[in-house]
Amino acid sequence: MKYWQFSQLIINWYHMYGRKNLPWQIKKTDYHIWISEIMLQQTQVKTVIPYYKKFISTFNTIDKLAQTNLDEILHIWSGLGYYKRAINLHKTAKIIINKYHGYFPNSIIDLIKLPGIGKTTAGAILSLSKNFSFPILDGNVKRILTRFYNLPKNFNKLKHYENKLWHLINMITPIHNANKFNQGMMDLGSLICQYKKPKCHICPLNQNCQYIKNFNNQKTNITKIIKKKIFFYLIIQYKNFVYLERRKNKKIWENLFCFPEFNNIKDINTWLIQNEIKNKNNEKINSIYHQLSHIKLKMKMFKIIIKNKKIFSKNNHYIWYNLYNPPHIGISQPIKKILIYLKKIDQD
DNA sequence: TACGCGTGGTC
DNA sequence: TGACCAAGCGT
Repeated sequence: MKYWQFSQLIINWYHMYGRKNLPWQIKKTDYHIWISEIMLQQTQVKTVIPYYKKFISTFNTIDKLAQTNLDEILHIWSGLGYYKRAINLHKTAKIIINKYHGYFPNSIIDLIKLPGIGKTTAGAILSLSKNFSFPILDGNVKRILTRFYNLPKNFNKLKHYENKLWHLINMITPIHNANKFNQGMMDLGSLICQYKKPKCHICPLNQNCQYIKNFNNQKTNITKIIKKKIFFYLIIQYKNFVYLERRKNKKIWENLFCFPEFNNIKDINTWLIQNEIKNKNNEKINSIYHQLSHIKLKMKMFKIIIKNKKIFSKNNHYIWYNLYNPPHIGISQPIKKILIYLKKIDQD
């Protein structure tokens, strides 16, 4: 099949069955498309929708986003994961305001230089909001191409494989209606050519698609090793407040707020001594578990009630978090779980 | 360049 | 029910 026939089939299909009413398809400005594309990275549409709506209603312009405190952004982002995206969002908003007068550049070279924007997101901004002819190579497109051309996944030369896909999609993407084509590919990938049980019988490409089910099912059974990790959290409560610190120089959840975190009980005791807190009035709390993709987290908690708010001089980035009137800061999902639990036992 | 980054959905 | 995936990017 010729490339133009491929793209025409997709565009025709899009007119009939494509999604046209997603929240970010109402006003397709570069700002709206950008926010949605960043949120949708490695995240499902269904998950994104409520976050997107809240985000846009809070930061209705890029100007407002650029002027906002990072904690406000992380507050809205809390629970969505990959928090670096929110931090890069803030950085890029400032660059767009200061360097580009509030609008995204039309040059893909310039777009890719912006924090958090790679080839795919840049292509999405240019095609979906401006209707320029640029390809997108996201998970949906990769899956369709891999099946259609029956490309073997060569794990040893992953880069080569990626380059091949970029080349193909570059050839297939039409000059006109690239917006409809790109949207159609993503819709087809998620609605028809999905990972499990693709609906080949209603796929517009099924006459020429080389996808064969069970081609030896070479699923290299790579059993992922799930590591187990234990974090010890020190919970210092004063009336309705608990003490949280901003995570700095951490690999995960950087800039979000968290209880003081330790590797063992001994380090907690050392910390308490250093900060002249008497280790009494401590309460036994059940451990809480949290599953990450590659780590099983066990969170052991050590709770201390204090009668006077103290300032722990070592860390400037701290906050007394009111359980009944939470401040606007970023909180990871496991810490959110703990906070909910603390509120519950506080009320009991 | 391969790996780390979060969370929820799906079976 | 644990394994795998979801509109990728930065390092």
